Amino acid sequence: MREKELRQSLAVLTVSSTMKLTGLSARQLRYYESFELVKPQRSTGNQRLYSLNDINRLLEIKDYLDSGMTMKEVRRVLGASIKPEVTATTTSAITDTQARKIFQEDMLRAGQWLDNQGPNSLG
DNA sequence: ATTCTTACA
DNA sequence: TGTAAGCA
Repeated sequence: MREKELRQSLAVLTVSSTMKLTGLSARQLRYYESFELVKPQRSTGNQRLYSLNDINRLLEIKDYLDSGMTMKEVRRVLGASIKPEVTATTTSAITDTQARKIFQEDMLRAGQWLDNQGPNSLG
């Protein structure tokens, strides 16, 4: 199952998508990064690119933080499992640009769906 | 339009 | 944390 791990460590998610998937604000994403709780990839224009791995990590961070843990503590717990991101060069047919586009569309759809299901029209 | 960094509250 | 300004 090398493919799976490879793909989940592919950094293809934009801040916008990451916000919706994690429920965290852009401010928090950057703030956490300053504490090295997450280490998103950078692409053209110094744009942050998160991987599904980062999403899960952020979700856990959010959970720990909610448990009253400090970011320093969270780093102590998750820091050890921080592994270098794959740069998507050995992926196969699709290019990282292609993958990024596909993932973004899918994730964005998911985000919009959640948006329509949550707030209103819940009757 | 969207994100990035820096800085103030 | 949120928000504003100036830039890419």
